[in-house]
Amino acid sequence: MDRRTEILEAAAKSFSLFGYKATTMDQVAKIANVGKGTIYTFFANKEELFNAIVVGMIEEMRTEAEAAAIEGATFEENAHARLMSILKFRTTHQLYAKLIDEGKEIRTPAVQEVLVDIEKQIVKFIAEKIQKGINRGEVKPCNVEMVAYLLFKSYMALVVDWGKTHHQELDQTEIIDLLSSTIFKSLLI
Amino acid sequence: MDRRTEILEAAAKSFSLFGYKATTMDQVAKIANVGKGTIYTFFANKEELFNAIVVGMIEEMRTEAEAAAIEGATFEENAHARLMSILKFRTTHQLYAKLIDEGKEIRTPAVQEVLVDIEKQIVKFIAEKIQKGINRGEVKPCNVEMVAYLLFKSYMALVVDWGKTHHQELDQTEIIDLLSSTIFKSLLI
DNA sequence: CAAATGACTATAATTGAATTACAGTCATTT
DNA sequence: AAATGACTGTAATTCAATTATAGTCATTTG
Repeated sequence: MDRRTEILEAAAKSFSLFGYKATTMDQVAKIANVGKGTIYTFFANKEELFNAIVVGMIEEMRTEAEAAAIEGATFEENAHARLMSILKFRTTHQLYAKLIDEGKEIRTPAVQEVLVDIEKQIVKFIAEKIQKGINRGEVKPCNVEMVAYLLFKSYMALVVDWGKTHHQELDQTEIIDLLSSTIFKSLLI
Repeated sequence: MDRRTEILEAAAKSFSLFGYKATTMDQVAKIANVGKGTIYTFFANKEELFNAIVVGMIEEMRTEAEAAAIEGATFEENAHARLMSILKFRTTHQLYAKLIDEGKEIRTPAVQEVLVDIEKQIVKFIAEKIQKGINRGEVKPCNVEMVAYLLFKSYMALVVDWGKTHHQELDQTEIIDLLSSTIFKSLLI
């Protein structure tokens, strides 16, 4: 394995385990078995190394979301499957979970910026799928960006936020029923 | 004016101006022209005084939201008017705005708890209106609590959150159109 | 004598000086 | 030419000393 990859793997491991702030460049160098200076021949600074790791994670998330879709299923079924896959990734993936925690608790600016960017990418991903649906004639023309945003926020609200204040999570079926009869209903042709 | 009211007015003024943490009981006593001990004959501690102020504010917000509704207008029109009134209150009302800021920036626990409670009251208020709509036969029977929650979160997302990341706020008309064709459409009979 | 008061106390928050940790560099080594 | 790690300036952390403040209660007041 080349040095760049060794460094990336070491950084991913450390960021996942300790978060952004608590990861030191010395530690990454040690895990990667390279001198600290070597890291700086590949990445301008800590934040760029971090961004590279996050880009990789977003790709992973995208791949998983794509894999959640089923050939031949309806737009709604696949939209739901992909969104649930993303929300699962959000809490399951060690690095993502760590970053959410660090962003909230320690409020590391670099982490908060990255979290905003990840959400933007997710909404962009959803928007792409809606646009494809429109092109295929499965979805009505609409303000794609806005609908993607509303869809993501609605899933976040019902799947993630509800549990925080209600101490009894919503039933999957109830969520599907509600979103199916509201957003999806008006979205589909 | 009786001492209790003097204290409440002084506290409201101070909390609005400086927030919860930066308001001292000595200051409230001074503004109210009473001895500090007097405050404790009416309120067990700082937090109870604060809660009393917040209860008053919630009543104010409720009154304004009720006033935003128009006799004879449709359920949707009034729901929209009331929700927009609440969101306006959220940023316009000096105390509410201050608390949102303090909850985010200083993360005073008492303030964060109160903010959660206020949101719960708002959702409860919306739920009551939906229930009334059902009783009147204007709204389809549904999981009232869940729909109220989704409605509030959707308004928050499109009216408040969107602007934070997009630096170009959404048009009022676009928001109404989208929510009208999705949540409201499936909600109304 | 019942209500009001503010000096008082115990605890929490803040400050600032001293210490430590760390990102990034660069002269040296491989 | 690429890799390295000792080195440096700056930022973060500690911790002791100081200050601020919530809440009390013995005294005062009307």
